[in-house]
Amino acid sequence: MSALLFENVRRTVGREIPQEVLWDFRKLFSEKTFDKKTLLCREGERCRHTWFLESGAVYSYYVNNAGEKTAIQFALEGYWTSDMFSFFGDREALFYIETLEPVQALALDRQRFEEACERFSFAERFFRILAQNAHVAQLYRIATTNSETAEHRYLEFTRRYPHFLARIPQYLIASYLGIAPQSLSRIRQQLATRQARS
Amino acid sequence: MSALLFENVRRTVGREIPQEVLWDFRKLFSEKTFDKKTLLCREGERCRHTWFLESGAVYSYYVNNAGEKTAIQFALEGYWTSDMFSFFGDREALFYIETLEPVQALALDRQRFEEACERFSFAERFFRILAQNAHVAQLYRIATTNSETAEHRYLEFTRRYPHFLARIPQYLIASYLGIAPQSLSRIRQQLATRQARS
DNA sequence: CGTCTATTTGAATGTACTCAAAAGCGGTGG
DNA sequence: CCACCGCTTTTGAGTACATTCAAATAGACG
Repeated sequence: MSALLFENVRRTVGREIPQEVLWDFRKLFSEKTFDKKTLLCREGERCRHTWFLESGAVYSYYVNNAGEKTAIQFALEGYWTSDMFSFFGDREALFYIETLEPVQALALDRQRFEEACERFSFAERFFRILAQNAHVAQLYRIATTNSETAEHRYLEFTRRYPHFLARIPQYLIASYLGIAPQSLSRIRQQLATRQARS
Repeated sequence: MSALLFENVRRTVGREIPQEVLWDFRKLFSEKTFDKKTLLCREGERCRHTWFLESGAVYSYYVNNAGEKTAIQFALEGYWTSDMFSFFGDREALFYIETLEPVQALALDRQRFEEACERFSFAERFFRILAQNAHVAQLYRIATTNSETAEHRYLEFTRRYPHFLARIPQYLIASYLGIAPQSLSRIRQQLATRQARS
């Protein structure tokens, strides 16, 4: 049941943690389930939890002044999700987080988060590395969004996140890549015909 | 001399650290100076340090297949800079880092970084919070890049980073915002005439 | 089977780009 | 101190690419 979390910790921290310690760590989380199309977090409200997904899929999105949604990131089982701006800064959330499938998650509130960092030496390190990895991924995304073509970015996306393709609707992937859904459809069409000819 | 670093730590960690502990922490760094237009880090090579800037300015950029540069982030005194992908992952750097002004910096290599995290309980927390803050800032940047107009993004940039405007060339700011330098020039022109009329 | 949502396709529009050149600015050396 | 040179910013004109609007097709779900 918690094997996914334990594996996540082990791989991230890079060393073995005694099973009983992991269980004590695990006890700080509470189990939650969410239906499809449920909001875990709303822009403007406090986001009081960080979630570790045990199953299902969610995505977070930003809504601009004109009311248009932009997909920010996706998460499947084994991923973490939250509005970190709100969770860590105790401020109003910037993003919405919505389930794309029914979700089973382990929820950690801010108090338990701090408790985890104090009680377990591996926890602070674990969350530091998570944040670092996430930051690096975002930097790379910014670099490619601003300098590579939409086609290049789509191919890169399919290469890096093949498991997303099957479970994330295409119009959200288009939004994530910063293009209109029609444009992604046309890019895919071009790729398909080019593929067929060669 | 190290007051900037100490203040940075204090404010980030959110509590006082004894002065002698801060000095022991400080001893892990080595002082470096760099001329203007010096590369601290090259794409494809290992980036073996994280730098804390005591004075001067640097920017990091990405170079795509076509050889075009894209500005990724800027750093002034009081900021940290590195290619985190390379530094933490021990892989080839994705970005270049170049000085825009002569720089005085405190350099921390990977070994000392790990040592700092082991010896000082505040260090792991410090670097976790740094990474989190950086991550949140990038997420917001992605959100606005993909959904707000270039004008909106420029105004937001001037609001959030007024101290950058005086010291970062305009064509780099344009690159950072994901637009051509000519486009930024035109946006500024429009804003100026609109300002004058009202 | 029918409804709702997602994807594809078409045509017209427009925004931001590229290419090109001029003007502005700063630093260096005579 | 001024003249020159290189780099940055501005301005102009034409172009191209992604977008928008619109509608048809395809798929999912009750």
